[in-house]
Amino acid sequence: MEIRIGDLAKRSGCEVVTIRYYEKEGLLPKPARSGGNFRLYGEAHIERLQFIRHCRSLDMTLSEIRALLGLRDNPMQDCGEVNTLLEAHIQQVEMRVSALLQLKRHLVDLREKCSGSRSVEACGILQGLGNCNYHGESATNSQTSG
Amino acid sequence: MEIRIGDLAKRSGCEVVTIRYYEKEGLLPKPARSGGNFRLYGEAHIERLQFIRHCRSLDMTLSEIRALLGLRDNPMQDCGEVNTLLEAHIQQVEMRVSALLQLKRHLVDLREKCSGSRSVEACGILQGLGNCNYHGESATNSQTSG
DNA sequence: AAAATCTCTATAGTCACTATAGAGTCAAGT
DNA sequence: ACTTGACTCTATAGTGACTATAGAGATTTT
Ligand SMILES: [Zn+2]
Ligand SMILES: [Zn+2]
Ligand SMILES: [Zn+2]
Ligand SMILES: [Zn+2]
Repeated sequence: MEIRIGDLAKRSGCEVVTIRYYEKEGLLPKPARSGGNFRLYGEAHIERLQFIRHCRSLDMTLSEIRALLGLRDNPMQDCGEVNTLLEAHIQQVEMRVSALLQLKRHLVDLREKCSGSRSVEACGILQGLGNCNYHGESATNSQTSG
Repeated sequence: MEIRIGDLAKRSGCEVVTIRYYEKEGLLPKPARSGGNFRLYGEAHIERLQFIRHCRSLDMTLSEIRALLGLRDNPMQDCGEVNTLLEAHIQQVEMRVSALLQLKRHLVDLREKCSGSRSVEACGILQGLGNCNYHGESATNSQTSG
């Protein structure tokens, strides 16, 4: 049972170019080729790609996924590392959520400052964006990548 | 009162290169130059950059900020657009938060599946990442950029 | 005068893709 | 046999908001 890249894309819900990208990044092994140089995939590829896409839907980076795949490829190891990685990822998600919630409180607070349709000059939102009392001193950023 | 780019960076809590980047992107106007071709900034630049950094700390994109600056530069307009933009941004943040919370439930659920130190092969986490019962059919992605 | 610090421009890299160009392959219809 | 269309191939550039680097020039400190 050999399928081409387009079918694999349909089965895994990801784009053809993305599959080629994963191959280039070493997440998917290089598949066999047809006479006309088309990639030919089998069951193992399908399953591996679904694993990758599932991890991606959980916001894992390709580097995290690479680590998980590496563990999966050596089934005799202790699974402690899997737990460690998952735990670290959960914490990252938690941190991002609390950062976003804090930021949202700030935004909602700003929204209150405009009491209706006035001139931009007098708008409390723009003023609030200019000089803010939320942060201790000046507006330094506390940005984390999403 | 004219300061150089390094001082502006300190005052605004952002990197020198970032200031030059904002200039290239048209968010900051081109400043005057010294005899030795150094950028010289005044009060208006400082305030504008603080505005930008504040917006960035609220996760606004440069394109959103550009729009706000455009409004700010025409103070006679009605401020309705400011409200619209802020509202849309709040909704984006809310969507991102709920997506992350759902994803976190999924991750926590996965964490339960490993009952301790075993072989990778038998680990419930890796198995759970392979075939999942969370999603209706197969693991399609529901990604939003963060 | 020399050394250290700051600034300049230009270019490439990050991440996980997305988009495009131009050529080759294959199955179906005429 | 020929054309059409759908699919695939490689290679390259673009996205967003920066970060990192190289090599040169300006200014300040010692
Ligand atoms: Zn207003
Ligand atoms: Zn603030
Ligand atoms: Zn386990
Ligand atoms: Zn799942």
